[in-house]
Amino acid sequence: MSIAVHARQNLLLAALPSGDFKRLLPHFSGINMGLGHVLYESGEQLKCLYFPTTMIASLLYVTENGASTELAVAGREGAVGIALFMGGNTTNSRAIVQSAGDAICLPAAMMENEFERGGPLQWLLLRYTQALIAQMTQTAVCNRHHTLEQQLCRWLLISVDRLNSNKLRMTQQLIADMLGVRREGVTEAAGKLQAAGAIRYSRGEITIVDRSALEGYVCECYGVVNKEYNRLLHDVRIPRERNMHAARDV
Amino acid sequence: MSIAVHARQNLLLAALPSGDFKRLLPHFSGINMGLGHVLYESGEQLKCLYFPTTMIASLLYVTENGASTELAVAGREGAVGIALFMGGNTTNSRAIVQSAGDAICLPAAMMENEFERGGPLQWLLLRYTQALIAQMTQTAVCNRHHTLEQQLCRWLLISVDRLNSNKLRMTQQLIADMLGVRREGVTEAAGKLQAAGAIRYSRGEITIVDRSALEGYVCECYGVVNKEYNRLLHDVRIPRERNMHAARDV
DNA sequence: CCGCGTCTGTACGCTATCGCACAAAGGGGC
DNA sequence: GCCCCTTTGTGCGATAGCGTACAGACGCGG
Repeated sequence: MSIAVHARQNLLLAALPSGDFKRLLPHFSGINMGLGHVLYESGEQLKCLYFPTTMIASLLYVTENGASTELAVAGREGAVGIALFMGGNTTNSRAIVQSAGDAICLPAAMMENEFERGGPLQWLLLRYTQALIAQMTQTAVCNRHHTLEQQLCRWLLISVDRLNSNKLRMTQQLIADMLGVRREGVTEAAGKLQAAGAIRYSRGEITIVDRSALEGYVCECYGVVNKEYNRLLHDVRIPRERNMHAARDV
Repeated sequence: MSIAVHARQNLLLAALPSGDFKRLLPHFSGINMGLGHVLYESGEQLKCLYFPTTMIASLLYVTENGASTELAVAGREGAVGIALFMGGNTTNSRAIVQSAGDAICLPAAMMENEFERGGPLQWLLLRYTQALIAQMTQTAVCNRHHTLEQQLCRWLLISVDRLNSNKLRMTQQLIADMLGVRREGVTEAAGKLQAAGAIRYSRGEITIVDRSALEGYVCECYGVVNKEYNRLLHDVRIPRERNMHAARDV
């Protein structure tokens, strides 16, 4: 697959007018990353902005005593490393690969140049950032008010939404680390969901067998975030008249 | 007090080079807002960007069943209504006045124009947004892992940091709503802090009598966010050589 | 200075989650 | 086919925070 075709699998890049896309194209490189690969570490200077195509990344915060919390998830609808264009160049969080796959990497210098043009890429990235903020704040709300089972449903739905498959490769221990809860808690909640026929899993592979059942158990947070993503990004292919034109061909 | 002097009390506006500041000045209006005043409602089109000077605002999310969660606090170090320049024009959250005082209001149209120039204001606002994201994500972490007492300490410290006084006008019920916990829980935690000699309060007025004691009880979240604010905004007065010069006089 | 509304304190049972300990079940490598 | 390591299941007691109920304390308005 050509890198151009590969890059267009990312929804933000797919929304770029062809002029902008062509200008960036020579600077793209495709990379494949396995589960657990660290995209960037807390406090580390970011080297490039990642545009996931088939992989999913998880943004995590790890406390002093080693407990972790997932802040947000990013897949092909977005980008990883927003601190690059927000001006901070680094964050407190860590980004790791939650589901193995490919991504496009755009080096920091090139990205900053393009961002400062003030054109479509800037506009897309800022909108995406607002959507990401919505996801992060909803994580805060969910952590405060909702049960482990609800949060597990949310997590599962968010994850499968970013995959083509209905199977997740993920042990309960890893899920627990993401949610910042005990592994046993996940076992229990997952057991209920399995008993209810919503999911099925065995040794690191979870299958969503009844998606609508999950949607029945999930808290409002899932829907709220989804709605916000749709509102902010549904028109990424038909952006502001002013300076953007939809263009898929390259 | 002239509006120029008033506006410079906000740290972001204070960091603007005088050329940019002068261009914006005619569009500023000062407003005074009492406790509980709603700056914007969830889903509402924002009309202007607020730059608090003496007031403090609280960003809240309210769930379907009425439970609330504070996502972040903004005072004179920042701005309220970031969705305006991020491209969404509205958010899921609500912003209310947590401590009465003044703010500068910059109408949406003018703000967008200025932002799209790509100059100092854009740069400042994006950096501030990243700091705000750090605060929001730390709220998520704190909600997950830390005790009510730690969170109360964090909340108190964050609040007094944004005031000149060591007194907060705030009932325990309101604090409970902010933190998204029971009022009784706040009573209990506050009781402990009072017994420890850290705070004193009576009927809606809390006095921080021993700040360092509070800092002893607070979780890491407070320090982490503070550090990030300092890193991202300490140099707001000595910004990028490229296009900004420090200028306080007007 | 009396009364009522607001604010704060306290008590008790309940539930979700934690922390820990250990058992059972797969599955890959030899 | 057997072994061992990873993954999942289960069963405790402990605890933080919830829901509810009610009592005391303060202070403002009449």
